[in-house]
Amino acid sequence: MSPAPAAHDTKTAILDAAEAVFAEVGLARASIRRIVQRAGVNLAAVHYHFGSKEGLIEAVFNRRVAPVNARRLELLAAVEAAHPEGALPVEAVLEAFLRPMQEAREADGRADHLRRLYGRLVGEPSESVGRMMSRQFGPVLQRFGKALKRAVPEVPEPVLLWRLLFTVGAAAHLMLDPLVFKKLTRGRCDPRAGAEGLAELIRFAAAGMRAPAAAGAGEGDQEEGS
Amino acid sequence: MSPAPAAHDTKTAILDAAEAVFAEVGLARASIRRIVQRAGVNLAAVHYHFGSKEGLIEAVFNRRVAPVNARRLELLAAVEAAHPEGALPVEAVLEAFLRPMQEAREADGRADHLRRLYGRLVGEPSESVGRMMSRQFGPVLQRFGKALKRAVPEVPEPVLLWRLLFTVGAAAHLMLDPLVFKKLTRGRCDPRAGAEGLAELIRFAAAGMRAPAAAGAGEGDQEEGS
DNA sequence: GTCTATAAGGAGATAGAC
DNA sequence: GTCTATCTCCTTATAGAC
Repeated sequence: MSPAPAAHDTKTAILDAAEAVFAEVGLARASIRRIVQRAGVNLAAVHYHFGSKEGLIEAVFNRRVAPVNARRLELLAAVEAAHPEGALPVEAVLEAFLRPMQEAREADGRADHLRRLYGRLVGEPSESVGRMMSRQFGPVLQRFGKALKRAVPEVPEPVLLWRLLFTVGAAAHLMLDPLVFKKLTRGRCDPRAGAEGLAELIRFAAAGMRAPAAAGAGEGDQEEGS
Repeated sequence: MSPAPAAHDTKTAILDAAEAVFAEVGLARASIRRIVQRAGVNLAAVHYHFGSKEGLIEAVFNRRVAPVNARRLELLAAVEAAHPEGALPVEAVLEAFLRPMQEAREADGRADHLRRLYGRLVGEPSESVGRMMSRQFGPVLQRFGKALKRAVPEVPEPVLLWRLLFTVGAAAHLMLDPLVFKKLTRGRCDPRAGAEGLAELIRFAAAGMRAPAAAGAGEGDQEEGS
C-alpha cells in the first residue's frame, strides 16, 4: 500500500502512455516498445510493474473503465432517489449512463485519449478484454434495463435492452473518431468541442426509447397477460 | 478478365478464409499463416495473388463493402422514385441504408462472417482501412443526409447527420457481437436469427430522427433566415 | 500457378548487473 | 527499481525450383 514515489511515477507514466497509444492505434498494434518510448522509461519496466502486456492492458482498463461504470450506477441511484415512485425521466436515465465518459475526460485534463480508448475497447477482438467488458458492462446494462422499464413502462424490457445496446454502439462510435463527424458536418459538429455530441445523443436515444414497440415484441416471459 | 479456373478457386478460397478470420479476430491479429491454413492453400499464394497483406485486405474490402454501399444508393434511389415530391418516409430511407448489410449476408449463405466483418471494419484503427471507409462512406452519408432532410424537413441537416452517424454506430455494434445481445436479453433477442435486430434498429432510429432539434441547433450556414 | 526454404525484422519476455 | 543485452518466437515477404 506504500510504493516508493519513484515507482509510482514510473508506473503512472507507463499507464498514461499506454492509454494514449492504445487509443491511437488499438490494443493489438500498440507495442510495448512504443509505449515505453512515449513514457520515457525502460523496456523492462513494463514487465517489472505489470508482468505482461495483458497485465498492462488490465491495469489500464481497471484504472479508467471500472470507475466510469461505478459512476454510472451512482448517478442512476441519484435519479431513482429523486423519483422514489412513478416514472423516471428517460433523459435523466440516459444521462446517468452517458455522462460519466464525458466527465472522466473533463476531470482528467488530458487530450481525448480517454474517449478514444473507450471506443477502441468496445470493439476489441481480444478475449481477455471481452471478458473484462462483459463482467463490467453486464450488470450495469441489466440495471439500466430495469431503470428504463420504469421510465418507459409501455415498452417491454427486452426491447429496451435492444435499444440500450443501440445507444452503447452509437456512443462508442461517437467516441471513436471525431474527425469523421467533423468532416461530414462541415465542421459544425465536433465531438471534441465538449458536451454537444452527448446532448445530441441523449435527445436521439430518448426519442428512440419512447418509440412504440412492434406488435408482439417482448411477449412470452413478460408478465403482461397470458 | 479470364483467369484460369484453378487460380480463381485459390483466390476465392483465400478471400473467403480471410474474410472469416478478419471477422473473428480483427485485421491486426489475423495472420496470413492462419488464413492460408484455413483456405487450404500455400503461404506464398497470398503474395502471388494480392501482393501483400494490405492488398488482401483491400481485396476483401472491395469484394464486400463496396457493393453494399452501391446497393444502399440503389435502394435510396428507388425510395425517391416512389416519392417524386413531398416528404420521404423516414423508415424507408433508414431501411435503404441498413438493409443491404443484412441482404448481403442472406444472399451469401455463409455463416455470419459478413456481419462481423462490417463491425470490425468500422472501428479498425488501420489508416488504410480508414481511408477506404471514408472514401466509400463519405458520399453515401452525404447522400443519405440530403434524403433525411427530405424526410424530416423540420430538423436541420447537420443534426440529421449526427443522428445518421449514431445509427451507423448502433448498426456496427449490432453486427459486432451477437452474443452480448443474446445474453443480455436472456436469449430472446438474437441478431443471428435474422431481420429482427434490423427491424428494431429501424424503429429506434426512425423515432430518434423525428425528435425535435435543440433550440439553436443547425443555425448559421443553413438557409433558413439570416 | 504452386510449392519449399529462408530472409529480415519486430514482437513479448527474461537474466542478471547495478 | 532500473538498466542492458539477449532469447525465442512469430510475423510478412521473397527467391527460386518445379
